[in-house]
Parts: sequence; C-alpha cells; structure tokens
Amino acid sequence: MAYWLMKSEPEAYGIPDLKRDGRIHWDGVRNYQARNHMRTMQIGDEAFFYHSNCKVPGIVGIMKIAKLAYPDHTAFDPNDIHYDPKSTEDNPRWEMVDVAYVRTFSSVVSLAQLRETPALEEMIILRKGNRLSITPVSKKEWDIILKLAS
DNA sequence: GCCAACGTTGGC
DNA sequence: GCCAACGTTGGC
Repeated sequence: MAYWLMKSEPEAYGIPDLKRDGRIHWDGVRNYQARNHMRTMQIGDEAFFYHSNCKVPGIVGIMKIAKLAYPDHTAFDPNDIHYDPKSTEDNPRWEMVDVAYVRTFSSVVSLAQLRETPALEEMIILRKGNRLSITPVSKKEWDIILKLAS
C-alpha cells in the first residue's frame, strides 16, 4: 500500500468537485514521469489532493485509488483540451486512474506550512523547481501531514 | 502578471 | 546526440 500526492488547479477541478462526484477518472496527465507513477498505483492506495496555482496552494484532503491505470481517452478527442494526436487507440501514450473521494481536511495544509516543517524537507514537491503533478509520498511524510491536518 | 524552472520538439 | 526555441507549470 503506497501513498501519493496529486495536484489539480481548483479552478479546473477542486476537492469540492470530487466530493460532489464521489469518483472520477484522473485524466489529462501529459507527463511521462507522472504517468509512470500512475502505472505503479494499486487499488486502495491513498493520495493527497493538492490545490495548485491558487491563492493558498496546499493539501486539502484525501482520496483513494479506485481503478488501475488504463488509457486516457481524452487524448483521442480532437475537441478535448488535452488532445494528443500522437496517442492513438491502438497505441495509447497516456493513461489515467480512477480516484474516489475520502475526506476534506478541516483546514488546508498549506505549502508554506509544509515548508516550515523540518521533517518534510525531503518531500519531492518541496524541492526546487519541481513541477511534477503526481509524486510518491513516504509513510512518514503521510503521517506527519495527517497530524498537521488535525 | 511575472518569471524561473522544467519538459518537449525538431533542425542540424 | 546536441541544443536552441518554445510551451507549460505554478509560486509569488
């Protein structure tokens, strides 16, 4: 059982949307490293939902992996914003997983708060210049962040 | 809105 | 295989 952190811009899709929908496919990932992380995800793995590119960037809640990686069909659709003509149904380049809502934190664990926590200094998203939208989180980091959220 | 950092593309 | 040019991410 592994832990993850997955970013989304709340203006595009935030945790209130996931709470409303219950379960969705995490489509639109167009980065090989992030895709490869999704390929190793197992059903039941838990992930932090991170709000990026917004007023208070940070971790806002928890979701669960509900379906193993499978082709991201939005890459096949010329009308979709994430269309990629190099990804075909015969040879899909991009994949997605399904995620299910677990809970929303009572308050955001902000990026600033994460940076202020010495035990988290190894976290991938805190490293300089990191833009990866899906990153693994260690059990130790997971537990520390849960404490910050309570 | 700015801009540093990064990933991808494509000419050579 | 190199690397300049370009597009994107995401904090501030």
